[in-house]
Amino acid sequence: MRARNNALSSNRSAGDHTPIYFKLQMKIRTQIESGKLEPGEAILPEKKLAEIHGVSLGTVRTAILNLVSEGYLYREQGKGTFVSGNKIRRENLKYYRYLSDFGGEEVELAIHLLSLQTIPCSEYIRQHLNSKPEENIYELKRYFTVNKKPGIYCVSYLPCELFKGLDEFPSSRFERVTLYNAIEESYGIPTIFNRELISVEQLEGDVAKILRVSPGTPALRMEMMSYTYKEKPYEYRISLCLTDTKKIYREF
Amino acid sequence: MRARNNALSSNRSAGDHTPIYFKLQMKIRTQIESGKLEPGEAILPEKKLAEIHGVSLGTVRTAILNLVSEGYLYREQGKGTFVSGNKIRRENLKYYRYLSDFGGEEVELAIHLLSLQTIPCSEYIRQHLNSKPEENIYELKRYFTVNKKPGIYCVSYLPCELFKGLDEFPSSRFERVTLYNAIEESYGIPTIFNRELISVEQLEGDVAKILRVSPGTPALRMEMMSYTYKEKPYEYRISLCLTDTKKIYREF
DNA sequence: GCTCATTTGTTCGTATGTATC
DNA sequence: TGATACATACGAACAAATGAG
Repeated sequence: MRARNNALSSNRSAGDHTPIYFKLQMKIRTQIESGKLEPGEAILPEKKLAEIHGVSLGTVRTAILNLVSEGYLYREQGKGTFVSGNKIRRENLKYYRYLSDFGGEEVELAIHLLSLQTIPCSEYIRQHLNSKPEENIYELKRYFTVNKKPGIYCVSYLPCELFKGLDEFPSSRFERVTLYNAIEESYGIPTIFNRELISVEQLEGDVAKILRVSPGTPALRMEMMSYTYKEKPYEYRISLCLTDTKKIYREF
Repeated sequence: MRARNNALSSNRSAGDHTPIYFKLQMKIRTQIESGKLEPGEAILPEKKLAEIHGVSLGTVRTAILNLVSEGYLYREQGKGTFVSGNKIRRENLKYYRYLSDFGGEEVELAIHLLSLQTIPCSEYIRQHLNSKPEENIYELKRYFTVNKKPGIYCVSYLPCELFKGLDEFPSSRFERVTLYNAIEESYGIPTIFNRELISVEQLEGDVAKILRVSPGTPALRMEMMSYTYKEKPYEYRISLCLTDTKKIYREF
């Protein structure tokens, strides 16, 4: 005999018309978001979930398949169903690239660390990151070389509470992998969506020096907010890009 | 007795391990792409499809649900399953907007037609639109005012064969609706995906005059390719945007 | 290399609920 | 009110991939 009238299938008669598969879906999603289920970890097999919750295999399947299409899970036949990290999600998400034209050649991008420090952040940045006044912020400055020549200057703001110990990483780490990979590997924070503002800015002072152009050179300015579960912002980034030879490419 | 061993379920024994739902999915997709099924039109109900193809309801359901998540179809309970036009697809797709900051106020955008003519197009544009030398191209020039002030200059290239009679539209039409809406309403061409290149350009000549800035003013240059079914390009567009007060906003 | 248990993938069938016209 | 169509849920069977022994 299987268990009936449990948390998922109860209340159906009492006017609760939420589908069972949806309740299960949300239950698993919450476990992932709370960190109870970690990226890479296998969830219970369909059969077990069906037994435990006292529902049919098909219902479990619907819940899981929905979470797969939302990017929370991925499945491998014969192996199991696993919690997605960024790597999986990112297959759907379109990266930026740096090209000279549609279908142009790929360039060699290299990352260079300029500085990483904890700062008492401004009200403006605090508002963007939705953080409290007493919370500190990491300020990460980097620049990217494009075919050995400086092309992008980039400042990221990250809440300290989300990225504890980020400043203890060896600096080489920031130059070997993208920030997204570092964030995924070390903190398991997946990117759900981004918002961006694009404009044109004339470079001045240090930025112009680092990118080796004369002051007043116009550049592409991209402000980007990255959000994880529950619309929580985890990064505010400002990138300044030279686009005289290469352009920013994206698909969507 | 239902029909068995038909086009979909045959060949299973002969080493064809393509799932039945996938064959049906492709069959419907082809009908949409070929125009046999038009946007807005209802497809046959699940039950009929199951009968006709001699498969179970669940199999039909899988095929349809996949096409829904791919954007080809949308469903309405109690009404039916319909072929998507742009409007439906676009609910998922993120539009560009023009804002002063994240969460800033919406602006008033107005479209103004500058010219629409058939041109013997250059090799460069022909390559982008994947068109043959003998095919003509429409060149559509417009500019957008942002809160009454000129902000965006925009040139679109569209293959004449895809948009027959575009030049016979009243010019007011191009000023009332977006190009996407006009294209959808009149030609039923859905946008599957876009590619873009972003860079910075200094405005000169006519463009500077139309946007009422002095020559040499830096502006955002966005080149965009729009593709419909089977990766067929249907528009190549170059937009030049002033971003001194407002910025280009997008979610993804 | 083979067998076997496990797990997901596909397909079938059926029943009932809910929305639309 | 009834007919139609999609939505949810159940159960069952077999196929295909994986990994352990």
